[in-house]
Amino acid sequence: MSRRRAGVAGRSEFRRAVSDAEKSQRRQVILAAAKQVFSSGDFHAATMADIARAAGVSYGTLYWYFDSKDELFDALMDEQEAALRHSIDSALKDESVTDVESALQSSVRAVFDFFDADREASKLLFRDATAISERFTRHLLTIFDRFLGDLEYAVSDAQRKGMVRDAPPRVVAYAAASLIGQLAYRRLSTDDGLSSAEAAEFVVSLLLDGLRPR
Amino acid sequence: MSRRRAGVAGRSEFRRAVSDAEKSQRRQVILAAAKQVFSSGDFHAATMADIARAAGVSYGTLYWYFDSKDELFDALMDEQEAALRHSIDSALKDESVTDVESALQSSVRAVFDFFDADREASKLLFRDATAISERFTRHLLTIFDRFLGDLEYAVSDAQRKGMVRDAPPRVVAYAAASLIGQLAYRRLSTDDGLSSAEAAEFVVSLLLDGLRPR
Amino acid sequence: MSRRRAGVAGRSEFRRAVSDAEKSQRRQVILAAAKQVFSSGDFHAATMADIARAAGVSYGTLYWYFDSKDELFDALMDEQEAALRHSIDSALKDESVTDVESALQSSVRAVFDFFDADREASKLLFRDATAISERFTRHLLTIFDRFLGDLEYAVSDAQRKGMVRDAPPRVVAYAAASLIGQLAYRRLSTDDGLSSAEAAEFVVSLLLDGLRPR
Amino acid sequence: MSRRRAGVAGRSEFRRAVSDAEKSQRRQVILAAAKQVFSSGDFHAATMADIARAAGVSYGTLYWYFDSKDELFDALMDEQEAALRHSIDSALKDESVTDVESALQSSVRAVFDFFDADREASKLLFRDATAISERFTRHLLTIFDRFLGDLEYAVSDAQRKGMVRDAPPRVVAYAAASLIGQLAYRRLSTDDGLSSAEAAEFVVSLLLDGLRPR
DNA sequence: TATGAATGAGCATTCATTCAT
DNA sequence: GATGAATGAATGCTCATTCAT
Repeated sequence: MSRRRAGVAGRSEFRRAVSDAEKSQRRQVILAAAKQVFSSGDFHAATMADIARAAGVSYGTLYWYFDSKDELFDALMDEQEAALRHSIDSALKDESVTDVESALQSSVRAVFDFFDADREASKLLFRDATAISERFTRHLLTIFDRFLGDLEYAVSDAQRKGMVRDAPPRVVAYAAASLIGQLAYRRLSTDDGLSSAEAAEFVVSLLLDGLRPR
Repeated sequence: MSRRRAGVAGRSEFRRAVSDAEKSQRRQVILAAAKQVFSSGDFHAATMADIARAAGVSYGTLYWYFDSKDELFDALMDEQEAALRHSIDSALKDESVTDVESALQSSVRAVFDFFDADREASKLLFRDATAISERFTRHLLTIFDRFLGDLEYAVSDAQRKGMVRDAPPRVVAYAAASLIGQLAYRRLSTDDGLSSAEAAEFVVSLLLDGLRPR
Repeated sequence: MSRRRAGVAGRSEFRRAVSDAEKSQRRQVILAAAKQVFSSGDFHAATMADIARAAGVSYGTLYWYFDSKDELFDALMDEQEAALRHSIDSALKDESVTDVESALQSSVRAVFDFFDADREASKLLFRDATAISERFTRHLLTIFDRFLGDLEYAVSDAQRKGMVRDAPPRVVAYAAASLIGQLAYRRLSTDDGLSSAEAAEFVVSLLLDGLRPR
Repeated sequence: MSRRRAGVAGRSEFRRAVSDAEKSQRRQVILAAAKQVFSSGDFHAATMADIARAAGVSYGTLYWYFDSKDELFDALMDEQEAALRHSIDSALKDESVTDVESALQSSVRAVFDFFDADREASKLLFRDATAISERFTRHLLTIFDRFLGDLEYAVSDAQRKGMVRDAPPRVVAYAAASLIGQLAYRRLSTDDGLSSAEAAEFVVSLLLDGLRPR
């Protein structure tokens, strides 16, 4: 955000009726409205008119901030990804994270917490974007792939440390990501009676030790 | 509701311009065309005109066999589910299936084989229907739920036999279904170098014994 | 109706699976179905499929008996007109008809009775046909004009006999026809508590003596 | 419901791409075009494309001003009714109206003049709306009923004043309305050689004194 | 004769995007 | 910067009519 507003009043930018801060804020308002509209129904059902109405701006204004519906959707998705990443990163910085297993558990719990707290986000990342069009499928896959890359790296690392048995790291990472994602999604519609910590523990124990009784 | 009801019930059917076999066959042609069109893009992108063109029939003919785009899509989804079920059921009747573990492995392999052989089906069952509309999301969930129910039953059974440790059967079933489904879907876009048998073995070993080296 | 059926059985018309009488009867069945369908809703809402269904025949059969929907409608209208005419003619042959006034009264009553007894007919003649298309409007006007001609002749005659004051006969006839027709139509939706005879008497007294108290 | 509600209520209206006057004017242009198109054919024959073309606006613009074809038609009918009412009300305010008889005569003449001057209006009010659909039939009947109510009130009043003999006021009103309406309509297609004043006089004399010579 | 499957032009409506003000 | 009126291509669905069997 620019600080130019802090400068001398009456500067030469008199042609700009709205400050950068206000612009940025309005952009956020639109994104928030879009998030709400997109997440309640399918992508096609959400019209630009709906979004404008929800945001309290006119049709035309939408196009001042975003070049198209596609771009608006892309921006929204990027924002959600960043928020999820931020959640996970924060969790990993916690002092309770001491080894691979506790790191995995913290991450999974962060994912669960994130979607528990923001159901709209989950609809966007899990449901709406999945089949809307080639374009959004690709965007979603890109996001998923980035997480997958991180996980794959972590799996390889764990294998080096002897915590995970020998298996193609990418397949393992994919399996883990699927499990975590689907269960996070499931939490939204079904109440297992499990807290996010308990659910995370289950996932980790399933991944590490399987279902067979010892 | 089909238009065919327009015919006169109770009237003799001593003559018919087109035999039942021909009608049924043409219905299949339309479904096949719809499958192809729906699976290469989302529900909205697939127009009735596209489907008619792909099927080599006229626009109106579509509406002789199906009352609406929705109904056509529903019929298609039902057909795909039935085919997948048939695959799994056949696999379970194989003589090599002797216990819970081999049953699980055979089923998973059947799923992998099914989608390996029919990529369009996978797009329909995994991708397209998910975000189309409330209605189709519900249809898809119903299908998924049916498989889930079967799996849950199997899990409970395995728990009784001491093959699976104590855990909420439905959550376990959901985890297993997610894993199997997502990996089946992944096979289509990525070549792991794993045969369906090898992949199935990996899934089963992951589910039963986890990733931790013994 | 042809009498050929009365001839020797086994005649050379063996290619005709259905006798003339049966054909004629089926035609009537179709017309009756069309009458019902047309009179319950507007012309455009009534589809050929509806009529076929109501008649218990197939689409194609309709076109065996009538060349088009328009022609079917025309035939139906002609039939209704003939029936109404027949009613009036019968009434005029009654022995109670002795002069112009009693003739008028009998006619009006016949009209009222006709529509009282056949509400579907009234919908066809008064409502449905009125605005369907240029074509049907013209047909309707033709029918109305024929009645108008008869009335005009009667008015002129009455004027010659000194029963009706001097005024353009056609305008008078039109006024009378409008009054009779509209009141006949009104009887269908509103119950005045007037019998057809009483209502006819009111119309005649209004036409002849007006509303002003003597 | 109009799309205009899509705008943001409560937001300042300090600027407007198009003035209210321009909007209102364009709405009138569309209504005028619709009147012309609807009155030259039935409701179904008049397509939105026809109306757009006649109005010189694009297809979508129609929907900016009216939410549907139905709503457009309703608005048109309401406008016509208001105009006719205005005509009659003006006539009744004329100083030549001194008693019931002159009031009746002025009203009838106003009706004749109105339709003489606007043949499209007459087609809408007398013909087109009648058979379009349940919905429009109802709209038309409502309009007719309002006039009927006014007339009935006038008839009762005249009866109290001894100007009209004893008879059910509603039936009398219906008869009068029918006569006036039908003759107004007739004037459009046939030239009697009667001015609106002469025709009105005939109608009033017929209604009050009947056809029988004194 | 009768059937009903097949045809395809035609219609109301939606909605992303543009642009004059 | 902001507005909202205007645009018009695109879509699902209907239905009178034809015709092979």
